[in-house]
Amino acid sequence: MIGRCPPAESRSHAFILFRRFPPKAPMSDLFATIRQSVLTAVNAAVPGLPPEIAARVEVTTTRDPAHGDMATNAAMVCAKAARLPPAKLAATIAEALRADPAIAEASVAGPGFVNLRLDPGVFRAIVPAILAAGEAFGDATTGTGTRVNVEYVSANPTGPMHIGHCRGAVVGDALANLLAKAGFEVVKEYYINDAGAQVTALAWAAYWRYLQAIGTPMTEEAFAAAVPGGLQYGGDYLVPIGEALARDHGEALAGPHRTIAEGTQMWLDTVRDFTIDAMMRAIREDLALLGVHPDVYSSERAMVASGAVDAVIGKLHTDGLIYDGVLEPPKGKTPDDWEPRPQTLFRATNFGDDVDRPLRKSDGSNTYFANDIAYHNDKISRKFDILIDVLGADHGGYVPRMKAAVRAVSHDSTKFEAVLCQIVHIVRGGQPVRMSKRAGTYVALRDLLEEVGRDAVRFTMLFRKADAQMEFDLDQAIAQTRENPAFYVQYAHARCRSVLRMALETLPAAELTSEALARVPLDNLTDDADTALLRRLATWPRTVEAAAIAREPHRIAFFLYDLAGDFHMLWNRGRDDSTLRFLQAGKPEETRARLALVAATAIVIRSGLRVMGVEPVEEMR
RNA sequence: GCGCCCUUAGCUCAGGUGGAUAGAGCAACAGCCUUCUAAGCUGUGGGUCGCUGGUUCGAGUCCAGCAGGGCGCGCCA
Repeated sequence: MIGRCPPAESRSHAFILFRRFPPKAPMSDLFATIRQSVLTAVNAAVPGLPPEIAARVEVTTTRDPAHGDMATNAAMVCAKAARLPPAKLAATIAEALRADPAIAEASVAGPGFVNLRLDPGVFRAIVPAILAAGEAFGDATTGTGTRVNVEYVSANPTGPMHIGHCRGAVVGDALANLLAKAGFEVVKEYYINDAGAQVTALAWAAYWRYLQAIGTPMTEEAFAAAVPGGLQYGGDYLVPIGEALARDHGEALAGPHRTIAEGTQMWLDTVRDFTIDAMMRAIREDLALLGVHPDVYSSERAMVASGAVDAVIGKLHTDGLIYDGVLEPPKGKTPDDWEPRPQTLFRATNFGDDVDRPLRKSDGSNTYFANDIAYHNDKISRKFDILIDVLGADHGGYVPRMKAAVRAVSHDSTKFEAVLCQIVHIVRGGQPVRMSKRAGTYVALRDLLEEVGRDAVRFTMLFRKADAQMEFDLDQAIAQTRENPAFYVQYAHARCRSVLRMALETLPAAELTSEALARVPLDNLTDDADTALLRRLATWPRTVEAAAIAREPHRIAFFLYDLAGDFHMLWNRGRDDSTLRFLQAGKPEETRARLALVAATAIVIRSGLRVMGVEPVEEMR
């Protein structure tokens, strides 16, 4: 039904519909393992414990290492069902857990926590597990068997990409990667809004440049006065398109008298097609520079032409969800030109929206919403379980009606979710960098990438919650210091790789493969900094899972920042205490143990950066 | 007027869906560079989590109200 443009550049993966990571390695989440032990103990202490209560049992890290390695709320959660005071139940659970060889110590604390200290070997075992699984370590099965479509960017093809598009592009891309790592079958999709009045205005603007190119210039004012809607896209980027039109068509598009009204229909389609193609090429290039490569491009115009919109409206009509009616004006804010008007309406209120929503404009054409229903219906027909739209926060009011539409069209079989991205304010040295669409001084994505670099752009965009406003400090994004999280994390990876390279000078390569390092005894990893790093590595699988469930890729960025901090800390400890250095002259056994930890750290950093679409660099220059 | 999002250290922001004494970076203060990479490191100070109530063993987190900021509110996308 929908037109899918072939990718501009031939990339093999553009045709891979589903991204999958290798199958999950067994027993990757230490917390899940320990939680099982806790549940076993709880079920023994409280026979017949309802499953919904057991589901609330958590095993978490402790905030304070003095409390042990992990803590569980089991006794407090189950106390009521057990008809026991939390402390007493906790004591019973703790007693049972002491029998577990993985648990070195179990004690009752506070209002009924059970604090657990694990056998040190349990944490160390995370290292060979990582080395064996490689970057697949942390893959989850949360999404196994669930098909997700992530639609993002979806900019109007009316100009090059600018900073306003960037956050959604990066967040959507990373979210899709994250969901894939959590086991979902994911399609990345770009919806080309090439059907509305915007692209007609674009065609007019390109035509203006065309007239200039063939030597019939009109002033901006004269042209704006002569065309419907005025000149909406005055940016220079259309100059080459006007020139290209002139090359291809000579003066044929201008008509004998070269007036605007003359022969409009003749050239409008030609110019529009040509311009949209050129814009989409530019957008794809910009996206590629940002590291974004959608699997599927869907064209709104092709979809409309296919009759899909009328079809879906017909379907809704059959279901009794369409009627002609008159909407009330919004209370407290009646537009000046308000007049009651019968419209074709969709019963969105049947599905939780505030008001029913119009599907046709007064001129009989479809609203954007009508087209979007058809588009989402197309996605539904492609058998997704979940549709996720990554949208700008200014589309927040649009979400309930889209949710209603997806419920209606899919008969509740498909879930619709929206991830909203707030505005990004660009600042330099604390001063805002002003942007104005009218003046054409939007910060172009390409300029931003040139100045800051792809990795720093992506990392910075992901180093905040998507729905929080963000200040993007250009100086900070370029800085080669800890202030710049992209640098800080990449530097940690580069340090890992650097140590491993250097190790090759004293140890045979065969002893430094993942397989060889996975067999090394790790008993000498006893420093607090070692332990902190091991503990952090152990939380990677649950971080992935929780971030995927919450649809929050920024958690990956924060995890990596913390992990890098742990690694740098350990590195720096080697300055004061030479026995903590990774390369120990004359002590190959200890060196290999430390290198195993380093190699595991590098793998997890790489795996996290991969989700974010940031390059794990081998060295810093 | 209504709806959604937001309000956490001087600044920029986390806070894993209700857990223990609320964290990080920057800035400030005090120390530290002959070193596997000082592109820094260690330590200290810094808080009525906007305000007021409520729910319960327990609230930054959930609920209600209020104040302040952002976004949206029929034929824009």
